[in-house]
Amino acid sequence: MRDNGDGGQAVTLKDLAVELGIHPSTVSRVLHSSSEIAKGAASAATAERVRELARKRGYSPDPQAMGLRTRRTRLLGVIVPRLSDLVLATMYEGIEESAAELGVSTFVMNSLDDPGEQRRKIDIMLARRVDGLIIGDVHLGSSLLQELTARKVPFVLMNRRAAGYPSATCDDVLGGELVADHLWEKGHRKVSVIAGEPYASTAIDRTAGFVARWRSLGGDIADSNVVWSRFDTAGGREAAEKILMNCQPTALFAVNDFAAIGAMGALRSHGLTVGRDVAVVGFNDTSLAAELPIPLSSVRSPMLDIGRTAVQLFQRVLHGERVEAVALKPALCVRESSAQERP
Amino acid sequence: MRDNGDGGQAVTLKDLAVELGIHPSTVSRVLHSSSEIAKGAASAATAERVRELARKRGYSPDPQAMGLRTRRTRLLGVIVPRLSDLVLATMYEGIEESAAELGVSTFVMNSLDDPGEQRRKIDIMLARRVDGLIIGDVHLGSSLLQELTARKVPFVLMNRRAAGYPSATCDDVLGGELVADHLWEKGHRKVSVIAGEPYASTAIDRTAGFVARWRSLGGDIADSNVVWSRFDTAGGREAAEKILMNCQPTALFAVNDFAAIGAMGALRSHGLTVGRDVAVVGFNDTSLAAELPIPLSSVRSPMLDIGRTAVQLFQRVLHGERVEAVALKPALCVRESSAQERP
DNA sequence: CTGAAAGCGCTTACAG
DNA sequence: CTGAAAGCGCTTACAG
Repeated sequence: MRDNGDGGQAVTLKDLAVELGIHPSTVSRVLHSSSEIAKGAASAATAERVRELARKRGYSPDPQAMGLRTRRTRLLGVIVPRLSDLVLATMYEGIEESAAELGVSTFVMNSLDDPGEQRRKIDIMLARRVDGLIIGDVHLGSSLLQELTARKVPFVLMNRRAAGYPSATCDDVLGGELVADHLWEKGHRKVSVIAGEPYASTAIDRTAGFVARWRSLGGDIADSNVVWSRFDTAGGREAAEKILMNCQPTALFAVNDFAAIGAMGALRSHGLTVGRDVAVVGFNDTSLAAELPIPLSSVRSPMLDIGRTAVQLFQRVLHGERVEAVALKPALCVRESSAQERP
Repeated sequence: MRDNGDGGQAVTLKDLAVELGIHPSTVSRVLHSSSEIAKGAASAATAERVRELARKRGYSPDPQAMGLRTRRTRLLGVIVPRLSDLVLATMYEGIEESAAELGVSTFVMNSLDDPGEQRRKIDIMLARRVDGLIIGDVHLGSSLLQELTARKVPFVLMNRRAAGYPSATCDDVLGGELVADHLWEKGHRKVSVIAGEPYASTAIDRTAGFVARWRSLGGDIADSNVVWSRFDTAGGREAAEKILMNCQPTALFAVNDFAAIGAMGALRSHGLTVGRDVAVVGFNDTSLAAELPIPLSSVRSPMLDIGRTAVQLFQRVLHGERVEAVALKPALCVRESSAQERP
């Protein structure tokens, strides 16, 4: 931990100036001229003395004052459905890492996927004067993004995308296709999808990718075999129950690992053995998937990279660049829950 | 979302003053006098006009400017091992909720339980001029807390405690005792503990509570039956392997649900059925425990409340009060993994 | 009851 | 190359 000399007040620009017998503005200029060469800011000698003392005193500029002057806070607001969702927490780790490298600090808030809460949290962040937002919980068809654009708030989307806006996501369509290919190859012909929340692009794209590929392979899948659900374990369980009431598929694709785990529980309750009687594939490859009693096949999405990418994109948006949507490639991890060949 | 009139600059105190034809300081005074009565700040009439216009224009004070003037940022730094740990993420939800009510914004950062990273993240937060810290990753025997005290940085501990410092934690000793009582009653006599990281008070207290109670019940437990481990699934698996090489206990207490899940995997690999051959109990009752194929018994710790309490304690520390350690009561949830009576 | 001034810690044209 | 001034948006004694 850096010690700034005494245990109390931080040292200011003026303190340094006084000690050096020069004007504060000179100190400021030096500290801002890029590293070694103090081009035009001060003489090489002065610059050296300033930097030396700043280091010695552990000077760190007051962000409040800087922000007030420059109207840039280097604060970034991040809004997610909830941080206790492993997927979002991991993306946030990527954000934190990238932002820290840029000297940007991040606020995260949970919206619980509630539209009112989304607006409330965004208001709090704007009241804090963040330079912009990373939005991880956008709902399809919401007018929120248009409003933000009208208010000239810089932002990028993460995790979920929306047409026409910059975003960092997993290539969810591709993810769904990978699962379709895999199950088809294993010989499955009767499949169902636990599709997630219909307001989330992740759910829609994964499902659409799967269904389209399945049909192009010559497979058959009725709309009634696609069941929308919550993303959590309980949601997955309920969806699986609903599916089992209609028919008994040989394979289940859940667009989220937690939903998949819930589905596994339901199958077990029906006396079915996952991997033998029914194959199950999840999505995200959260750290748990591989560690379950019956290890879960899952599409690995590059969560950390999605977070990092969101920060990079945001910087470009802030600089006024035109930024498009970035979709990072996923990969399928096959495990016991779906490894078995269908006779 | 509140709209502040135009899509660009926020409205300032001066804007309001100009529009009302009064001095900015009067506006400021009114806006600070507690709600209805503007005692001494301005006439009732003026106060009313000010508040009315402030509302109409969607005025929100600039926190940068306020912070600069008052030397209080209403920013709170939170440091956790990692947010992708469900336990810490949930505590953070409690923090966010309580802090928002107080108009305080929070930064969270991950230290990954690395001492160097802890200091680095704390430095970043102090450079941001947070009013203080909530520390969720304190290591026993670290000198960090003494240094922070010397620097007069207000802070409270959360999740893990340290003697002599204010903290909000689960009553981990009690949690361990509850497990000992439960396993003893079920007729177990040969037990092992997957104890977690020895630098974390959570691990130490849960283990100590269990062992002390076990012995006071007349039970026998050798030190070699207490295996320290990482908190994650892989750590639990390794610890269980180590235990099974020595002996075969009839029950396993893991101080963390993830470690418990890893242990369940190891037992399964050895052909043992959890709940029938070996009982397993975890800690924290994360949302997964109840949803596992074999539902996991676990000590429910009040994670949300721990987060909320940490914020309350912090406020009191900030006001200069003397604050002690608060330990919230846990409760044991018995499930299939340990429900069976030992013959 | 209200105004006027000073100042929090910084940056940034503008002179010289 | 360096100084001096103005100002970002607020608060807070101090007058009157």
